[in-house]
Amino acid sequence: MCSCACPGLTLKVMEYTYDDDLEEMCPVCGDKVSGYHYGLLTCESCKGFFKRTVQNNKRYTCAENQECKIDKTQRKRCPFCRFQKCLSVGMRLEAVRADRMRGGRNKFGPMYKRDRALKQQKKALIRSNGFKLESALPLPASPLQGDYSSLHSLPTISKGLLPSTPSSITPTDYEANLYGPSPVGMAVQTHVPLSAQYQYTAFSSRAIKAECPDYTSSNESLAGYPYPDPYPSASPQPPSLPPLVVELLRCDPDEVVVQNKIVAHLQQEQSGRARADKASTFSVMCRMADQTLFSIVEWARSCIFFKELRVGDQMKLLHNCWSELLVLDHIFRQVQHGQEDSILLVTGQEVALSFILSQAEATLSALVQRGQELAAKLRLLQVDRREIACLKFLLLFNPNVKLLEDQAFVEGVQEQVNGALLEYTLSTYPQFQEKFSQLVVRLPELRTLSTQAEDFLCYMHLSGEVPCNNLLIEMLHAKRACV
DNA sequence: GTAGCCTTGAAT
DNA sequence: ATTCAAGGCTAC
Repeated sequence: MCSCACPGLTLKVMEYTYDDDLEEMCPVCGDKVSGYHYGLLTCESCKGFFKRTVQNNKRYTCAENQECKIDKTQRKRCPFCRFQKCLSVGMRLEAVRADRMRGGRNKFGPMYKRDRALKQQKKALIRSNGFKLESALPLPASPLQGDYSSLHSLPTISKGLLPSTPSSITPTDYEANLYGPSPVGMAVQTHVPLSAQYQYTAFSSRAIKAECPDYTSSNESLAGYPYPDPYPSASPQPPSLPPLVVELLRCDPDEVVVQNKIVAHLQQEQSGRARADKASTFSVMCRMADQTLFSIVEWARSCIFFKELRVGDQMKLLHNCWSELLVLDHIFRQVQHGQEDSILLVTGQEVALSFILSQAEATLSALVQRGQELAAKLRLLQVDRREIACLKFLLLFNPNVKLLEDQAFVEGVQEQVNGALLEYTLSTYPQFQEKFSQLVVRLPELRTLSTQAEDFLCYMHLSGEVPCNNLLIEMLHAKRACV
């Protein structure tokens, strides 16, 4: 039985989820918000940009790696990435009117109203709850807004992590209840922010679709409404992302937020330690992996599809794939890092590969090297974050996991995500037809690697080298007990 | 092409 | 009558 002991997991992970705080900032570029536009609060310029792009059926390409940072000063530089970001933060194509009718209201009206109400509640909550925050918070860029990719800006390579790290980790969970029942406890079900986008209800073949606008009364609306493919030339924009891909991407937490959180946690652990008592490098790595695992579990729990599952199934799926997700996380970080001769840690620290290989014992060195090889392959494939988002779901929703209550659902998700990934790769990289299969064949390699890593961890654990109270170990036991 | 300001008009 | 998110206009 697998209903085994995972008390740490069940409790700790439920504590809170990230959330945006009161934003005055455009989620796309950080400029000042001018109102609700196309589904959410954005600035005037991104509103205009989104409108022009959709109305004129614009096609952009990215000169870089489709990961350009979009902020107020640089937003003009790469329209491709800007538009991607518009979509990924939730701007709605359907809100751009095909008939160009002016004025009036659309069906998003009530949604905006609800959102406003929620924001009010949130403010009230903070006012009543938050004295300790107000004084203590240097207010870092808020989690959701904080930009995408200033990954390399954090800690430098110093022994103890910096003292000056902006504490973007609020010790509270005041934001937790904003959009629904409190996440404390098992039954978290609703988290329906503005982005309650799509209705993935049934999994019958084509469950995923953009919702149809219901401009029922207006007669002009017959013109060309249902958006996806407005004008004669059907093919949408920067190869329009499959909605599911957009949705999966939206589940990804901001890297910087995760990084800050982990850094802060490790710092705290460190400071709680007697100063003579120096932790071994290996145990620091374990703690780091442990914290990463926490954020992965947290990610999963807030993910579309996953949160629909019963907790029992959630556990089974996570027990099955935690190490794979951890390894993938590590590997994709190396892909983005782009340096073959060093490793980028989740904390933002960079460690020379030669140093690791000289310090670590043979097994670990081999693992690290295999990780580097896999990273190199993925780099060669130019895997992007959307594809990684899909791969994570493919790992998580593994239909081979036994004794699931809702096997069919898991299979359905697997199938849908596979389809979305295929569609995405074909439309975004039409010159590279085999990209999908090239990506998917990496999964077994990844699994092998993660199994080896688990074995190694198990071995280290038995030798007493792994810190206790470790989620890694909990997962390890759970998995071995189940399978 | 961008972005600030203007006009429009259904919903309230 | 008022609101406010859509589209339009236009100097840059």
